[in-house]
Amino acid sequence: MTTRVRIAPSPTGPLHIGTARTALYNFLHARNVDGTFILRLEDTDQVRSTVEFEKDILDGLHWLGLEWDEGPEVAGEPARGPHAPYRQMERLPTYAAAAQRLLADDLAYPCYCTLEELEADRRAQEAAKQAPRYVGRCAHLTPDERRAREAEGRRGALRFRVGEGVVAFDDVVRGRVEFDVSNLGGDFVIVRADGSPLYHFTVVVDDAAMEITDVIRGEDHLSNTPKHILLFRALGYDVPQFAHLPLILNPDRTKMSKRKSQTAIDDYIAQGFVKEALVNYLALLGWSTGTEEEILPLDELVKRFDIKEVHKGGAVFDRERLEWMNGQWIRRLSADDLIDRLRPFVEAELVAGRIERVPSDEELRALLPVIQERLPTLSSIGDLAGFLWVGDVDVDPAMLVPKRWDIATAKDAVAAARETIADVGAVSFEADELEPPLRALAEERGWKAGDLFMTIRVAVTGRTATPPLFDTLVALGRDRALARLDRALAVLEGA
RNA sequence: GCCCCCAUCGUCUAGAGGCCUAGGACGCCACCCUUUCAAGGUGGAGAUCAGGGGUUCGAAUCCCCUUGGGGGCACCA
Repeated sequence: MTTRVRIAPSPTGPLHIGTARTALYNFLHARNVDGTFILRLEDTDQVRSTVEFEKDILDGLHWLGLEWDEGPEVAGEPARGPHAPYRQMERLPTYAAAAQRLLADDLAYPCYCTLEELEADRRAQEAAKQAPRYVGRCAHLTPDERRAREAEGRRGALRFRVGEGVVAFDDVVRGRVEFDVSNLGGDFVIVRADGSPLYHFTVVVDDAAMEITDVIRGEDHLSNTPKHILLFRALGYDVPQFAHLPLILNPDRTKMSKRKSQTAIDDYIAQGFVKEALVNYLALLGWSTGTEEEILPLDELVKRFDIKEVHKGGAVFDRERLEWMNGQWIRRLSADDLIDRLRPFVEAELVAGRIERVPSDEELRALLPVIQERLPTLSSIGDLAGFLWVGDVDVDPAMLVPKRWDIATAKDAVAAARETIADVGAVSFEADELEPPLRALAEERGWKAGDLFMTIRVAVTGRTATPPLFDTLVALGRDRALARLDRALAVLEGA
C-alpha cells in the first residue's frame, strides 16, 4: 500500500513556523518513500477562518517549495486528487452521514446541556480539584426525554460515547503509548448544536476518506490520539500510523507562540530569509542526518530523511543559527538567482524612502563579488549598499577623523585624496588602479593607510562599515565620489 | 487536579554497553588574513551526559525511583 500523508492547516492565522515544519516533515517522508502528500484545509472554525489566511498558508507552503500532490482548488486551478473537495466546509455531507451512522448505532447521542450547565460543571470540578470531564447528564436520556427537550426548542449537540478500557498505539517516534479511556474527559462533542462538525470528528472522517496511512503531526496532538482511534474504530475504519513530532519551543521552552517568538513565515520572508535556509533549518530542528553535514538542499533532505529517527524532545527555535544558515545559503546562490531575489528588497528600500533610485541588474551583478558574502539576509542589502543609490549621504564629521588624527589632518587627507582619485579617474576608474596611488599618498604623508582609507570611506558612504573601499569607489563612479569628497570637506570646514 | 510525553555544552545536535579523559554546529573569546565590515582559517572557554539507585567486568547509552520541564484535558484546531 502506498503511503499517504497530509498537512491539515486551519486558516485561522498566517502560516506558522510549526505548521511549516510539520508540513515539511510530511513532505520529506512522502517524497522519501515515494508516497503522496495531501493538503487539506480544516476550516470548520467558521468564526476564525478567513480566505486571507487560507491564501497566506497556501502561498507560504508554495514559497517553501512544499508542493502537494492532492489539494483544494486555488486561484482558479481545479482541485487535484481523487478525494475532492479538500476543504472541510465543502465536505459537510460526509460528516453528516458519518454522524448519522454513529447516532443510529447509539455510539453517539444528542446532548442538550446548556453552555451554562457545562460551565457550572467545570467550575464545580475545579473547586473539587478534579479533572474536568463531561458528567454524562444526557448520556442515557430516553426517547421521550429527548423529544421533550426538542419540543422545548432545544437543539442537541452530538456527543461520542468513549466507553471504557485502554487505548494503546505504537507511535512511530515515541513508541508504545497507552491511555485509559477514563482519562479522556468523558463523552466529547463531535457535532455542535448548530450542526457543524468539530475537529476531532472531521479529522478522523477525512483521514479515513482520504486514505491517510501516516498521520504526522505535532506532539500537542498526542493526548488527542486516543479519541481519534476510538472514532476510527466506531466508524469501522482502519487506524492509521501515528508519528508525533517534538514541539518547536520559545526560548523559555514553552510551545512556540506568537507572543514570545516570531512565528509567521511571512515575517521571515519579509526579513530576507531564503527558503533554502528556512527549510534546511526547520528540517534539522528535531531530526538530524546522523552525520556532521548540515547544509543540505531539499532534495538531499528528502533522500536522507527517516521518520523513525525524529527526536522525542522539543527544540528551542534559535534565530541566530537560522541567520547563520541563511548566510550560508545566500553565498551559495547563483548571481542571477540572487539578483532576482534581491530585487523586491531593493524596491522595498525605495518605497521606504531609504534610497532614491533602483539599481539595474547589471549594477547589482557588478556588486555581487563584494556583497554576496556580506549579506546575512536579503533585506540587509539597503544597509550594505544603499549609500550607492542616494544623491547625497549624511556625514558625521566626528567619524571623518580617525583617533590618531586631528581635524586639520582629516581636511588635508580628504583634499589630497580627492586630487589623487581625480587623477586616477582621468584615465580610467578601476579598483586596482585606485589602490597604489592612495597607498603612496598615505606613505608620503606619513599616514597609516587604514586611517586614510577610513576617512575616504566615511566621506563617500557616511559609514564606517562598508564593502571594500576601492570597489565601493568604482561602484559610486568618479564624479559622485569626487562630489562626496568635496561635500565631506565642506562638512569638516564647518566643524 | 488528572492523563500523557520528554531530559547530552547557553542553543541545535552526534552518541543505539567498551571507539567518550563525550564529537560537530550556532553563539561567545582569542589569534591569523585584512583598508573597515564581513567571509574564511586556526585555537579556546563551555556538558561530573538532571539527581539517585540498580543490571553489567564495563553505562551518556538498559531498568527503577526522584526531580525538573513540556503538552493535553472546549459546542478551538
